[in-house]
Parts: sequence; structure tokens; C-alpha cells
Amino acid sequence: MDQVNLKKLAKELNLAVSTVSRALRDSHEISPKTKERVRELAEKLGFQPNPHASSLRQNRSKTIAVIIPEIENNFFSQVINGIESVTPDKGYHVLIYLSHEDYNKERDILQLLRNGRVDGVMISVSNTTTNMDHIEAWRQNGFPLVIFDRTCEDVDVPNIMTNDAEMAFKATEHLVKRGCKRIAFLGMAGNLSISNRRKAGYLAALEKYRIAAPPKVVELTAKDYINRDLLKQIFQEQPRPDGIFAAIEKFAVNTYEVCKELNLHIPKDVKVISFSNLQAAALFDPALSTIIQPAYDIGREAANILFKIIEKKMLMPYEKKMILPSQLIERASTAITS
Amino acid sequence: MDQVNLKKLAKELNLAVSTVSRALRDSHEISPKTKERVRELAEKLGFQPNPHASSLRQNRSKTIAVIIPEIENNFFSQVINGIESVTPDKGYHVLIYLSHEDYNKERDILQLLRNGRVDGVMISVSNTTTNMDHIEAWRQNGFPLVIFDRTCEDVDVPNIMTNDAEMAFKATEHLVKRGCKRIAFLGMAGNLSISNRRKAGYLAALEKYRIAAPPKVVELTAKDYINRDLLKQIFQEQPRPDGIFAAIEKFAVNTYEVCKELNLHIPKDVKVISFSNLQAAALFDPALSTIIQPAYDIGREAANILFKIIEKKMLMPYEKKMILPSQLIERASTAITS
DNA sequence: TTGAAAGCGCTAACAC
DNA sequence: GTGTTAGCGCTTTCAA
Repeated sequence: MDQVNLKKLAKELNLAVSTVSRALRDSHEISPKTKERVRELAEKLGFQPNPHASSLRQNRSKTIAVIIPEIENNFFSQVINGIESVTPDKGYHVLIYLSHEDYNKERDILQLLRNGRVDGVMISVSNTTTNMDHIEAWRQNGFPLVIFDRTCEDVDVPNIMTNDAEMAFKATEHLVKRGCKRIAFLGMAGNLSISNRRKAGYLAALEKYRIAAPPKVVELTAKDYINRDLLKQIFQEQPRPDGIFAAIEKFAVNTYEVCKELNLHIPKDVKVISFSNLQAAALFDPALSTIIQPAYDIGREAANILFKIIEKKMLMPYEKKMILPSQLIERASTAITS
Repeated sequence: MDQVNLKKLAKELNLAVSTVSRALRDSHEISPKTKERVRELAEKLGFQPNPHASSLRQNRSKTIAVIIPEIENNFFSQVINGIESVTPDKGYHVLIYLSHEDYNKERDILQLLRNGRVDGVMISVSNTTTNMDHIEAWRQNGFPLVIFDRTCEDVDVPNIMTNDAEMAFKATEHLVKRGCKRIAFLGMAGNLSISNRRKAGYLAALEKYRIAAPPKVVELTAKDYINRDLLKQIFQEQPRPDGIFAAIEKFAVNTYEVCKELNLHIPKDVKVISFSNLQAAALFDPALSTIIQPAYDIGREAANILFKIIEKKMLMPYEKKMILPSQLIERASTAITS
């Protein structure tokens, strides 16, 4: 199968290649008649311009990359959906890369893309990323880049995230008001700014409400998600927590599993609230109280901002650090029991 | 920031561009010494070859496209994960496109890609796709293409799917053996082969077990997922179903919601089983019996087969129609109640 | 073992 | 309003 190209169209129409090119791009210097003829034949032959040739020539790929730690996660799926809500209209294509929570992979992917394959990158960093040099290198090269959700404050790149600290405060406060005296925080190990923000909100709430029990910050890794021994241990200590604030959906799921195993009743023995974008949280036994992040909006806004950067438009101050609020939904897992 | 290119390397090393190119591609006709020198400088300057130039020249993009109906769906996320498990090692990049269950979008995306942007396509068709002309056109052009999950039998393209009919039979049989007398099938409207296979399995089981009540096939659309009136109606008819086999996860979730609303108890009043890849199904109230599809494996195998086609290797007969078995997990939603 | 040169398909600067 | 031409950065003959 031979591709139709400009040359073929030009020959068929007895025109110069450049004329055909201009006609198809609706240049004002081409006569309506010619445009019509060109478009007709292009349509008939199903002509599609070769993207590599134009990318090479124009030094612009019409492609962006999205780098995320994992994809089997409602939050990131929804983000991609949000991104995809703007890309087709812009004539852009979306490449997906997974870092699998591995700093080295993340750095290599970013390195791999430093050659014009994409016009810009959207990234949510892995939880093993402590060093922002790879991001900084991109920024210094003037490559368009935005960070979302798992951001890093100490680098001068647009951030799109949610009000983590505030919602963590509210979640903890919610547990306090439901009578919890010993509230544990389940976060992700690593130096993620997102974990730190959520932890800070948790600690602030404990302090405000003058909770007697010392804060209990538990930082779990991907391994602890599979092997739940560490989590189990927490519930076997005395006194055991009567409230769990999970900063990560997975750990809420784990908490449910462990509680079932240990015959601890939610919400009677322990109340649970979690950051989660799981649609089905309402169907859990018991229904899980959640803080829902505006994942779709985060994706959409992050993409819009990236396009502004690509198009060299000035960013509004609020676009350099955009905070989209989450929503707390109370359900049975934090209900008061008599 | 100026990109480093072959020309710059060549100049710096006092070599011809072609020599540098060959050295970097480890050609046997370049002396070890030269290779070493070239590699050293390339490393030092962080040289990355311009992908558009090589794609243009070699007529090969090192990129594949994945076209799926939606991404906020565990099954498809897992498929992408499976695909990504093979692409980086092959040096390939992955473009994601969403058809949003819209045939026209699907056709346009496929049309858009007929220009060398990608070396191959993996597709799971939308539920509004009844016409396979767009797929057929690709095949006839000799473009590498594989279809997964939502396949179409009537087109000569490699298919990767699960044993839908068999598992639908087993799911229905499972309900029968748990005492259900009036089993309804909830499927997706449209002419999807996958729905048809699952429906066929359902009907076969009813026939085998000589169920007196007539089959009840309910075909729902995306609208019915949002507005659950149609589903509610089914439970308000007399006699109402005492067993639900949902061919789509979403409709199982809807069933739970509607049952809660109507005060119908699962599994006492109605038992429910569903195709679903939701990790959290075990935490539902009650835990949902599921048929889990090997989504990750489907993605990985489909990608492997696509690469064989791209590399013009012969396919084994079983690779032209690969069926990866699903797994039925019994949980409380189909338990016998006394 | 290395170099020179053509050319992939497109766009854009410069004629006319 | 249309044509001619150069060149994007790379790979690949062909020549030396």
C-alpha cells in the first residue's frame, strides 16, 4: 500500500507541491478554486500528511507525554480522561508512560523525551523520587512541563493539585468529632510532598483538638500493600487505634481486609476515612467515607496550562499553582455507633 | 537550548555524519576506537536522536496506538498495564485514544492514524460499532492491527479475548445451582460480539437446566447507567428476578444501588454475579461474586502479537484467535440463604 | 574503515 | 496566486 503524499497530489493536479501544501492548510494566498480542487482530491485519495515530516520540519510534534506512577488507579485514570477531554480539539496526541513508582525509570523516561518527540510533559512523580534534578533539567532547557497531584514545591514549575492539607485536616477533624481518641495516619513512605501535606493536616487537627494520644504516623510502601503484616500489627498493639485516616485508597482497602480478618468492626471498633476516587466506595461494607479528589478537573486544567506554555502564552499567577478543592463524603464507616 | 544532533557530534569529532550515525547504531563496519570516541561524546552531551527524522527516513515510528472505549474502567487500565509491560523493552511508545463508545470517533481516530504516525494499532471497539469497514480498511492496507476483548469475528484480524460464552454459562449455572429460578441477564446494548457471546452462554445454561421462566435479556445503554429507572423497573415487575447475571461491571454496581433503594436483600431476595475486574468487589456489601478477566495478560499478549505482525513474523494459528480464560470467584452475593 | 551525497515528506523563504 | 528551492536530522546507498 503506497501512502498518498503531497507530491502525488501535486502531480495529479498539475500544481506545485508547495501550492498543494498551502491549499490544504487554508492559506489566504491560494485561490478558492484551487483550494477546492486540492481538497477534493485529497479527500478522495484519503490523504493524511505525514506527521514525521511536518514534525521534523516545524520542530513541533503535536504530541504530549503523560508520566504517571501507575495506571491501575482510579485517580490517574480519571486524570487521563480529563487530559483527553482537551487534547483532540487541540489536534494533539497523548503518549502514556508509567514510572511504576521508580525514580530511575522516571528519570530515564524524561531523558528519553528530550529530543523533540513531545512538545510538553505532564508528570506526577513517583514516591521514590526525592531528587528533582531531572525535572529541573527539563525546566532549565525551556521544555514545557507541568506537575500535577504529586507535586514538588521546591521547583519552579506549574503545579496543579488539590487542597491536601486542608482536606486531611477536615478528615481528621471528622474522626475527632465522631468520637475517635486514637487516630492513626496511613501514608505512603517516601518523601512525597503530597504525603507531607496530608500528614501536616492530620497533625494540625490533632493539635487543634488537643488529642491526648500521641500522633501515630504509619508510612507504608508498595510491599506493605501486598503483605499486610505491618498493618495488622498496628491493630494488635494496645491500645489500638479507634480511627484510621488513610491518605491512600489502597491502604483503606487494606484496612478493611485486616479488620475483617481480626474481627474488628467498622465503625464500632474503628472508624475509617480515606482519600479515594473509587466510585464503588458507597457499596463497601460498610460504605467508606471518602475525600474525593477532582481528578478529571486536575487532568483538564493541567492540560490547559501545558498548552498555554507550549503556545508561549503568559500564565496567570493562579495558574502557576492551581489548587482544586476535594470533597469529603461522610458514609457509614465513620458513623457514630451507640 | 539547542538540540545536539549528529552534525554537531560529527564536527566536534572530525568525522562524517554518517560515521557517527553508524557508530551509535553499533555498525560492524566502524572501528572500536571510533565507536568509543563517538559514544563518549554522545553520552557527555546527552545526545538523543531526533525521532521524527529517523521515523521519516525509516518509515517506522516505534510507536503503537491503543484505542479503547473508555479509561475509567479497571479492565482497560489493567490492559494498558499489560501492554506497557512489553513496550519499553521493544523501544516502543504508546499513544492512547478514547472512542467514548462512539463509532464515529473510533472511525476518525483510525483514519487519523493512517499516515505513519504509528506502526500498529490495538483496538477494543465501541459498543456503537456495528460496521467493521474501518477495521477492514486498515487490514486491507496491510497495517498491523489486533483487536482485543471487544472483538469482531467477521473480520480477518488477530483477536485476543477471554472465554466469554463459557464463563457466562458458568455464571448462570452458578446462579441456578444456588437456587435461582428467574435469572435476568444485564448486557450492553449494541451489537457487540462480546455481549452476544455472553448472552449465548446465559441462554445455553438456561436451556441446559430447563429453567421454566422465560429468559430475561435486558440490554442497557450508557444512559441507563446514569438513570437507573429501567433497571428499577425490572425489580418492580412481578414476578421479579431472583438472580442477576451482569455482563458488565457497571450494571452490577447499579443493581446494588437499586436493590438498596428498593430494600431488596442480596443474596436473600436476589443473587448477583458479574463480570468485573474491580479489586474491591470483595469488600462490597455483600461481597460480589465475580468473573475476573485476565486483563493484564490480554494486554501483554495482544501487544506481543502486534509486535510479531509489525516485525513481519508468522503468527502461530493460536495467535490469530487467542482465548485467555477468566476466573469465577464465588462470594456472598450468590450465597445460599436459609 | 570512513566519507559524500541523496532523499524520506513536508514547510517556508523567496522568486515571479 | 503559484512555482522553485532549500533544508529539517536522520539513514543508506555508493564511492573511496
